[in-house]
Amino acid sequence: MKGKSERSLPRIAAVVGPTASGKTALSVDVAKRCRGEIVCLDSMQIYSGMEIGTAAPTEEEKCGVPHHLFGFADPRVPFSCTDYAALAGKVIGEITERGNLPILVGGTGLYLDSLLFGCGDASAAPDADYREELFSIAEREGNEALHAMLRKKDPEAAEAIHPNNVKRVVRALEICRACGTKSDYDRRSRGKARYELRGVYLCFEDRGLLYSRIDKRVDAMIGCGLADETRHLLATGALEPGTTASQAIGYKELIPYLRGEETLAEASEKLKTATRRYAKRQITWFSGKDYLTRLTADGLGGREGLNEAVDITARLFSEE
RNA sequence: GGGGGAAUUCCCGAGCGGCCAAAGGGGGCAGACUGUAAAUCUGUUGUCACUGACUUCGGUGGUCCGAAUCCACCUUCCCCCA
Repeated sequence: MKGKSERSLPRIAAVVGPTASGKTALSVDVAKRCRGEIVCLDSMQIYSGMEIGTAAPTEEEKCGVPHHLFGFADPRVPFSCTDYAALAGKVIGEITERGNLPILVGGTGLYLDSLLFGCGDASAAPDADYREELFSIAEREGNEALHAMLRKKDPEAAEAIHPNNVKRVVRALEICRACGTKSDYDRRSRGKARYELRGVYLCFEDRGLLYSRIDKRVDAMIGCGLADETRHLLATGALEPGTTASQAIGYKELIPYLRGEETLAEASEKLKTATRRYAKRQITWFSGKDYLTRLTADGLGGREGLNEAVDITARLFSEE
C-alpha cells in the first residue's frame, strides 16, 4: 500500500499519428526490440471484414509480433470508446502479466484518452429512444431549440457545445437526464491517468509528404480489392445507415462507383480527399496532447529513417 | 456557311446598373472534441499600411455620376440549322 507514486501505475506505450504516417511498420520493429505486444488503438481496425479499407496490418506486416484487438468485432454492432477502454484495459493487463510491453498503435485519439483517463461511467449509458426523440426535436424545431433545452439544464455544457453540433447536444442532454449535468459528469469522470504512458506522435514537417503517402495508400487499397471488400460489406448489411462500417472512410466513397454513377478514378479522388481531411483532424487532435512525444515521420519511408525512428522510440519506451 | 448561348474569385456556381471583394457548395487552411470519433461540429479563405485603401468577374474600347451587370469589337468554348 505504500509508495503510491507514479511508479505503481502499469506502463504502456503508444504509437499514434495520422493515417498513413507509418505507424504499423514502426511499431512492429519497436515491439521486436522491446518485448512488445501490439494493441489496436483504432476505431475501425477492430472490425472484421474491413481489413483492406482500414489498412489493418497483414500477417506479413505483423512479422510474428502478437497483435490484439484487431478484426474481432462485427461492423454492424455498435462499439464505443467505453467498450474499447474496458477491452483494452483487460488485454493490457494480460500483456503486462506476461512481462511484455503493451504498445497501443492506431489513430483514434479519443480511444487513447478514454483508456488513459477514463471515459464516463455506467450512470449515463446511451438511451436510443431518448436520442431519437431529441434528434426529432432538432429536426422539427431547429438546432437552436434543442440547444436551448441544454442551456436550461446545463449552461456550462451549452456554452461549450455549438448548437449545430446536434450529436453532442443530444449526448449532453442524455447525460443530464441520466445523472444531473454533463459538466458534473465530466468533472467526476475525468480521472487521473491510469497508466504511465510513453507515447510517440508521428508528425510531418512536410505535410505534402503525408498527403502523397495517403494517395499511394489509397491506390494500393483499390489495387488490393477495396471494391470487392465494399461489395461484401454491402451484401452483409454492414453498410446500412447507422452501422460503423458505413462511417468508415473507404466504403462510402466507393458506393457511387459500384452503382455505376461514378468512375473509379472519381471515387478514388474523393477517397483521397476524405482521407486527407481525416488526417488533418487527427493532426489537430494529437498535436494538442502534451503527454505525447513528437517524432518526425518524414523519413519513415526509407530504411534509414525507419531505423532511426525505431531507435528513438525503443529508447523512449524502455528507459526508466 | 447561317443562327443561338456562354466566359465570375483555387474549382463548381449565383449575381444581371449602385446595398458586390461578389450568395451557396466544394476544396484549402486553422480549430473543437469525455459512450456514433475514419464520426460530429466551428472559424477562415483577393491584397495591403486592414472600422480604411487598393486590384478583381475572358480581352480591348465605350455609355453612365456609377458597370461583374448595358453597347461595340476581339478571343475562346458550347449548342442548333446547313
